[in-house]
Amino acid sequence: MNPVVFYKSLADDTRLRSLLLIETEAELCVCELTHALGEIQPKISRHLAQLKKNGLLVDRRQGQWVFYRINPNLPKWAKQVIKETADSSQSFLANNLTKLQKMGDRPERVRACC
Amino acid sequence: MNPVVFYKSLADDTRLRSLLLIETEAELCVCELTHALGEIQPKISRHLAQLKKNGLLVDRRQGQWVFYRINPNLPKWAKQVIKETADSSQSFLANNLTKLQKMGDRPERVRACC
DNA sequence: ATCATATATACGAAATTGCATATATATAAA
DNA sequence: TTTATATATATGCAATTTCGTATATATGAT
Repeated sequence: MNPVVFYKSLADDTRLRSLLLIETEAELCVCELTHALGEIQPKISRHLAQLKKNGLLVDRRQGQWVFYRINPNLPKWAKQVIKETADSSQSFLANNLTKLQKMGDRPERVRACC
Repeated sequence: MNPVVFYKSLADDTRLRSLLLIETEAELCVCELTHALGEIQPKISRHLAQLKKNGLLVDRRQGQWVFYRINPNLPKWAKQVIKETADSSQSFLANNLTKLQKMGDRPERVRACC
């Protein structure tokens, strides 16, 4: 993981909030992030695609939904940077987390296997 | 420290290398960074000014030289992110550190006080 | 005072990034 | 098969960022 590519990925409000919310919630789908951030869907999808292309996220499809989570194969330093930032950014994320909790009809998670 | 401002500061090759070299070496002046990165002086100065304006660096003048170091008042998470990245980026910085070591006539540090 | 070295900044041009809109694709339900 | 929901992507434009050059400022030496 090239550190410039990594930090360019975090250098945008929409991308950073999405990444930190995913870190906090383990897994989120596009519609949940759209709701939590109050942004239109193509904007969220575009930024998630960039985070995936740059190796920070992986996705899985479950029916109509696509769930994103942190790439488990990220180097340790990158994982720690994300975790450290998320742990210290609860005020930065407060509004987004509130909107997420108030969201109705969130899709149910089904385990990937077994 | 707004995390978006913080990560925008790291999202450029020149700025990230400068910051990580300063973290590694404790303190560096503009001419040392210019040498280590092989970039022209106005480019280095411009990026250091941005890192200072955004709160990541502080500077002190010593005669003709200006030395930059990590802002000691950064929040803990930001300091840890910088340290974690520097500790894991020695291959990313290898060429720059080599050039720095080969540089002749580096200015002597004088302690700030006492 | 003059000159040399180190650093900072202003400026317009070039490159990159982000955006909204429109549209395409994929899945599920009827 | 038609319709609805969720997501992805293409496109042209707007905004932001970065750059090289020129120049200004600050310090020290002569």
